[in-house]
Amino acid sequence: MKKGHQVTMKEIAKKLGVSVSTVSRALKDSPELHADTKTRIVEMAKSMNYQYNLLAQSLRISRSKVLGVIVPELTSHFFSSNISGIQDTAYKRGYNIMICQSNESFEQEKANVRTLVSSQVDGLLISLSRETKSYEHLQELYDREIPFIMFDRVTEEIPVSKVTVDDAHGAYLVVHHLLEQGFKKIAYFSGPEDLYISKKRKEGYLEALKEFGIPEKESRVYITDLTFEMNRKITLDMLQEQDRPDAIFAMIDPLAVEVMMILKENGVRIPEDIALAGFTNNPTSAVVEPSLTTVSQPGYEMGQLAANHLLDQLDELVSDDPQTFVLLTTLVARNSTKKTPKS
Amino acid sequence: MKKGHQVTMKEIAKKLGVSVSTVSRALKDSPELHADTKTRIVEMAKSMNYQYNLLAQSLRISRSKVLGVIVPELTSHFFSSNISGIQDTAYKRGYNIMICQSNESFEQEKANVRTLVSSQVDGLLISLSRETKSYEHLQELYDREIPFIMFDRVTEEIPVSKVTVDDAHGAYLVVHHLLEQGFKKIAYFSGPEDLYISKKRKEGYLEALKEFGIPEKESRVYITDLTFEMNRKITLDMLQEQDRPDAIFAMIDPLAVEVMMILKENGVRIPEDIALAGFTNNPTSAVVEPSLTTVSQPGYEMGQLAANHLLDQLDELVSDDPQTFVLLTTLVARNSTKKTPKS
DNA sequence: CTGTTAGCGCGTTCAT
DNA sequence: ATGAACGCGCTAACAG
Repeated sequence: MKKGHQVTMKEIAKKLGVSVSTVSRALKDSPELHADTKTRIVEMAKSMNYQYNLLAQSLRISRSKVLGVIVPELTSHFFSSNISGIQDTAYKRGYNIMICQSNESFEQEKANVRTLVSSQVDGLLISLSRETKSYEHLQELYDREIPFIMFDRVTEEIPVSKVTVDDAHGAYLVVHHLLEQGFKKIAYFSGPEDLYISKKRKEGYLEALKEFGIPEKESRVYITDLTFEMNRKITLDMLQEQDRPDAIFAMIDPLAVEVMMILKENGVRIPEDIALAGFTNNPTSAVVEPSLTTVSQPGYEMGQLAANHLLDQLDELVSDDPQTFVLLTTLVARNSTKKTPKS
Repeated sequence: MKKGHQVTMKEIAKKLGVSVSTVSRALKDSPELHADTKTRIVEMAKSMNYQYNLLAQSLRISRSKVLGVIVPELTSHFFSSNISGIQDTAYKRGYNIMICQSNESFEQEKANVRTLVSSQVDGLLISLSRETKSYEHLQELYDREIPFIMFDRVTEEIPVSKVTVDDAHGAYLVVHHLLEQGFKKIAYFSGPEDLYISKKRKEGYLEALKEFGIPEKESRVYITDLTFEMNRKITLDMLQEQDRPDAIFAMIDPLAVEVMMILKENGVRIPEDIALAGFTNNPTSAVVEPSLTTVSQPGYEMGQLAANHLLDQLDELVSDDPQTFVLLTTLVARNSTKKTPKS
């Protein structure tokens, strides 16, 4: 399909017998212009359906007014909330966003960085893939002074601003809640150990245990790669144990929901036999039976904050010193952790 | 933050004492070039961290290699699946995507179209907002020969390609299933009547009824504006009826899930007292209790198809004649519509 | 083999 | 009050 020709200032100028710069001035309402010519030009532009060419503008001023966004996946509710916050904020401040998904692949993430930089985005908002364990691509951005910040899936290796939630505290909250309800043997179902959130949430888990006098060596950590098969395996294995846990804190809601299904299949009552809690507060968690206790992460607000901070840096409203924003998480106590009278 | 300076061909040229065009030729591996100069240039480019400027390229060739995408909202699972399909496809074919959300607002949608056009996107993929009832903004795109196609939320007023699912057939499938299970008095909980999908799904509903000998005048259609309050109201009103329905087909899953909650609160057993089905197959629907019968829409595939078709048009691999693609939906029968032995 | 010229659409000089 | 010239980064056409 041949793209329909776009009217340019040049054509308007020609039609009216004026110069291009006059048209330019008229269109941006410059004061030093005869009112007549101005109206003539503006009207002609309207009648010719003239549309400003942002690309040319970008080239001229070396600023594209576009932010690049890289997320591991677009379909997770949490990331799409982030993006929604970023998009709304960027839009309000006159920016567009270009979106890539790494699909949790390191190579893809590097490629995404390249194409966004090539596209001359003014800054990037990045949430790292699960595979990302080395950071040369980010270091390069840093060295080349291309503004970017990280959100949610961050690394401390690069000194740029970050926006995260208080993972450790959130985990602490939920485990504390379990202990307070009277559960004693709390398991932590963790994702891969090298994941930032796996570590952080474990910290909170251990801290809550400690507060209730349970030493780390009595902690019960189960590791899964988050595949369905392995989730199932660790759950069933756990059920076989002699001294099995009476409560499970699963690192993320989708894991918790899978565990819930498996427990129910096996006739385990929740919370009577085993209590269960997650993290993220996905929409799903409110509607499962029993409703799932979890920790609410403000995804949309994270996106807003991240975008606003990056734009503030770009507009030099704040200094470039890296800042770390930690958003509060809140406990959402539901039925899956309700202590029943007896037991 | 001042953006770090990007190295240009000009600088490489200067440093090496050659002309810019020579650099250009070397970098795109032109054959008519002395091997030596080529290597010298390529190496210098690498050492200087040269990065190609896509923006300049775009201006030159009047093609940005960017697709614009407008969706009503980013956080719905269905739309984020669409976007995921679009993004993956575009990326594979060397395009980036710029995303806007209309937030279901007509004004916002018009504004989105403007900014994307201004940004010189090569084409647009649009899913209409709920509010959109007039189509001048699309007509203008059409008149100006800016390639675009519509997906999911489409209108037949504009002769461009469209990608939809077979709404009527999907509704037919699920209502047919209900009737086959032995339910007799099937209600249709519909969104606003002027919505395309409200109409289409009603068609399928009526067709299934007809097939089982139920005339249209005995149909039971309840209209809601999809707010929580109104959903609640129509559900409670329905429960008061003398001759109340024994099954409900809700236009979309989120509505179905809300209705499920309300029914359960009121002691109505599902499916024993009233069966319930939805449409979309959101992740949530699989995990509610009872699991929700619904119709599966291939969101990711829709995105892929839409993007591929638009790019095919842009690359002139297919003609510009508008085509309508209708993707198949499939019934996902679950427990919420299981006919119990007795009753 | 390589350099010069010109132009993509725009806006900012600097003239007039 | 308006026009001409220049440059943003890049490449195709034309010269040599």
